[in-house]
Amino acid sequence: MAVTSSEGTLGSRYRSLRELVCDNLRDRIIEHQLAPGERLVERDLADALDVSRIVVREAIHQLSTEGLVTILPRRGAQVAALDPVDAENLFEVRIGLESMAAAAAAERRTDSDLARFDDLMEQARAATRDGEAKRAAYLNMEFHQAVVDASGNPLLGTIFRSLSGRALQLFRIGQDLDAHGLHDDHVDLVDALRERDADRARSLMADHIAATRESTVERVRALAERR
Amino acid sequence: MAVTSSEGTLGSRYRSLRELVCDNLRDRIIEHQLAPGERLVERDLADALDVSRIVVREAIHQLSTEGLVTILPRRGAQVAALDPVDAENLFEVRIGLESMAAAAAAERRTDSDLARFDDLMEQARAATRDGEAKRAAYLNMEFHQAVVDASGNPLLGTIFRSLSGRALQLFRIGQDLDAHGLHDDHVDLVDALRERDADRARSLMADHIAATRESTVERVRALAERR
DNA sequence: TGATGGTATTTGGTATACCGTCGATCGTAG
DNA sequence: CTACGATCGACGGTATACCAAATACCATCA
Repeated sequence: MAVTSSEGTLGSRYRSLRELVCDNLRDRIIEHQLAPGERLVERDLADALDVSRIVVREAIHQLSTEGLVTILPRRGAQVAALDPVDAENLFEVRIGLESMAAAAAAERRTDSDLARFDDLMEQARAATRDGEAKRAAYLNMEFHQAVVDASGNPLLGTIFRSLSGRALQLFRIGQDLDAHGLHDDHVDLVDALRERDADRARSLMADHIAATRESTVERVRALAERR
Repeated sequence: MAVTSSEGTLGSRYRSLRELVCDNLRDRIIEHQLAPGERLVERDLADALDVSRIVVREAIHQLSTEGLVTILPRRGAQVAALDPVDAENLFEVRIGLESMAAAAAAERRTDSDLARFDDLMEQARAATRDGEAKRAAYLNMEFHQAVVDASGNPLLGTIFRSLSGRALQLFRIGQDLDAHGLHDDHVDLVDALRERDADRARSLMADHIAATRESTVERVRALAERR
């Protein structure tokens, strides 16, 4: 079982089987290949992925802490439902968390952070231009992750990471949200970060997330009612 | 193996072995019976607790997501170190998260929330008076949890819960911090919540946590240097 | 003294089996 | 035809045993 990622960083970039399975399931949930509400049967997944039940179990538990999977005691796991209220709550938390992170990042960001922001923005713009909606969504989320990481508080990064799966699942519902407005927001935000303007970074981040909230929650609501 | 808790809530309040082991380890880590840096050997714990290795494994992974345990790939797990910087980061996140929650709670709290706040405050005061430092610490944390829960955003509650173990571990280092000042802060906060004053609740919460931060981080630093 | 090689320990992962619970189905009684 | 109850199968929760790989420790040798 080859686990050799092309990542050339020192030492072998080891990922445990659990993480690999976790990534696999997460990706399929985000892409709605595993539909909300769908049951995740340990034995079936273990057979399909050719790993042991234990590994699948651990992956499912991990995903449940990310909110992508709901576990009903003694009855198994299912893909988390797409509930408009949950979506609202997620955005509320993101606004609080990320605007705090943006303010901190404005004060603590390094020049290489700035370079990373620019790089991710440019890649996202290219992906949007080329109609690669999935790649664009992931890159935009990576941009947010980069800003949070630049806050200098690793705990913030960890928490955000555990939320980003759910956020991506929401973004990947319909087609692309207004990717251009998104890009412009990011440009402004990076400008504030570059000038170390903490207050502006904070409010830009809050407004930016609030803006995407509206359309996203609306689409979740539409999907929920169509059912 | 009797798992019948006396909890009379509808349906049996089922706790899996994994959760029981998790609780056991968490408690011992918080109380420093398992010292920071101490190795957690799966087989030993499994034997000691009379459960299988699998269960211990899952519990350890769970605790690592709470930050109470550090996992080194292929080398096992150890109780998380007490690092002053980590402590700072934890408090920074708590300030952001809980002041946001306090503001929301001011707007959404119910009367029964208020009753619960009063109850927990009173119990904590009694515990402090009786010199039950451990009980007081847990009750104070439960008070914070109650405020976060009253925000009406379950996601905030989940995130806070995953942080509270680490926070308790920090609080249980030396002796009691200034429990009376703590109590007074809580009284003021509840007053703001009662009057639905979101801004006051937010800033009171932020100040309150910032106040406990100083002394706590200081003690962690002292402990780290003594080593 | 320092490098080297071997050995013991421990994790990561697998296979397998058992039990208890839950949900669904089906049959029977009213 | 509905309602209730017994049965059964599916699946999660747990235990045990085992293997492979990697680390840490220790002893030996140059």
